[in-house]
Amino acid sequence: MNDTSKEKESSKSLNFIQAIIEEDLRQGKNEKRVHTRFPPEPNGYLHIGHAKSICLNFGLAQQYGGKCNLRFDDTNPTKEEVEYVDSIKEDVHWLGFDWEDREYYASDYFEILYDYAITIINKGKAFVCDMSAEEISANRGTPTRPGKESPYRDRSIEENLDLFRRMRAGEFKEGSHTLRAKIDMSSPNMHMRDPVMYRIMFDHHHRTGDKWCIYPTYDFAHGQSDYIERITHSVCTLEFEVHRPLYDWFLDQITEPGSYRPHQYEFARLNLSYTIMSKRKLLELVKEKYVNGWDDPRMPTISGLRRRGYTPESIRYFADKIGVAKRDNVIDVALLEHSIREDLNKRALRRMAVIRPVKLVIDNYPDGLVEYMDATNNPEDPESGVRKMSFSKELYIERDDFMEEAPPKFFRLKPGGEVRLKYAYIVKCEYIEKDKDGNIEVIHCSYDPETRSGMPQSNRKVKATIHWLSAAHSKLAEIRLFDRLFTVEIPDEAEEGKDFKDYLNPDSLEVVQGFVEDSFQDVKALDKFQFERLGYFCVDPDTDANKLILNRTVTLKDAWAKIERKQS
RNA sequence: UGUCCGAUGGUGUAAUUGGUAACACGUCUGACUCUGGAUCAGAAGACUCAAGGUUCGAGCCCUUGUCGGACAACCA
Repeated sequence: MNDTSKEKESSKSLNFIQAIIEEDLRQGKNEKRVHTRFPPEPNGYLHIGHAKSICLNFGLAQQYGGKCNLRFDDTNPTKEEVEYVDSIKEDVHWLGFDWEDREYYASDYFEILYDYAITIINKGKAFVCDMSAEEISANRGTPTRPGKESPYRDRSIEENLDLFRRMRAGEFKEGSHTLRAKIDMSSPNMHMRDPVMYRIMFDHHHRTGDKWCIYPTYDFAHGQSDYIERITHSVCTLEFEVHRPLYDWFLDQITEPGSYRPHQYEFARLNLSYTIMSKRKLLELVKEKYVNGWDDPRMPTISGLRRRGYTPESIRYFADKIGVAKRDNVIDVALLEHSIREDLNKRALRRMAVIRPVKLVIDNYPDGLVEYMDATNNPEDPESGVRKMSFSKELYIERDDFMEEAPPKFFRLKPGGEVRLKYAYIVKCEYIEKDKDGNIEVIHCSYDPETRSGMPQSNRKVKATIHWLSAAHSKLAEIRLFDRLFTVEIPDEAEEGKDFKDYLNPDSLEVVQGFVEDSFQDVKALDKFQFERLGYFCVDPDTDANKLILNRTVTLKDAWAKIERKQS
């Protein structure tokens, strides 16, 4: 980083959370510690929205010399699985963040949480309720109408203690009892209407096994976990805003006034145009096979983006660009695409590939001759050097690079026209050969031997330069062309009688057989390249010795495509 | 008819004790180019939700309203 960009970095305006932290630091709060946490529930794969939160939480810790914990919020055994724990750890690491030895689980705190509950019962501020879920719900009231107090609300402390102990001991049926906080059934905030703290569930927990049959709810676990871990700034998304009074209420019960306590701050979750972010809906796409798993390159999951060819750097750059605020937002996918182009342009090696091949024969080129052309590996990186590309009489070029009846703005190959074959010769289209259905089979050209790249005569101006492959020296590859998963900007806003699945893009995946340079010998999964004039591609992990599979991450910006779009 | 939160170009985010709207993406020109890429130069685009008020001065403060979002799992 040079001086000016460093300056830019330090003078960059603060987001509202940074402003709060700096103010806290100024006032010497929390012994000037900054300690955050990323608290996923292991019930699904992480997506780009989580990446925003990860970059925020770990980024804040980094920026202020603090720490960030990874904490699994695993208080509901019915939904949580180790598979998800593993994928989450992999994804956070891949994004470039390290929680060191601070890998925590809310379930590690079950015993402490139980003791906190006892404390609150002893204060007369919690009670065991015998109502069913339906009854509790029916008595909760509505946002505008107060709820009714439970008939069990005034049990004695001794009785509550005894009942709660027996709940833990497994004496009661699932759903028959809960432990509830005694707050205020007429509170305008629904979450303060005697919320449930513990429920009975005879499920096997992915970590504690069958040790427990009562589990704390999110509200009774989260703030206390923050407290146990000595978190200073507990950053979460906006939907938890209404939970904050409850978060503070529970902490009031277990902390001394004026002593350390964590604080919750909420920011707006990320929404991306042409995609969905709800875990539930993503799970639906996976389960109902609309996509090929959580890591399908069309998914906004971290694993999907990784397989698509996104880099951690590009995602961190993206997270930085979108900012952090409290208003609802929909980020243009174009910004995500810009982020990966920005990164890969500097780093990706250039290669030639032909996705929709058509044969081009240079009639006046000697039969059997093979020349080796110098091709630059990356014009943005002088260190990257050159490679040799085999050139011969029979080539493949892109079908789109030829038009029989070309509009004036089409600069590429047309009958009687000339075009530069990159790193090779200028060729002229003499005539075309079609099959009986009128499809072009072969484009016959002549070449000018004086125009080979680097020769004195080679700087003759032609309107366009196209990419090519020597037919005899190319390698077959399966190429997967991805497009946005949905056809509308906000699939969640479905019209009457439709749901988000009605807006799935039928053309989100196109598989074609194309060719790549024969230099593709020992590539490995997720290696990234720019195919000249086409876009950025990466090697799909399904690639094996007999089959090379390439995923298109994103196209290059395409001025011609834009002109075409306007004309149609 | 409740409580809480929010409202700044097409999109997102800024504007540090009130001083006259900035940056990024996108869009559009042009230059350059053996990638219609990249790069470079430039342009258009916001009377800051509305109406009042305080003030010499308001995107920032106050009042009222409008619109949008969240909240009625023993989910997180």
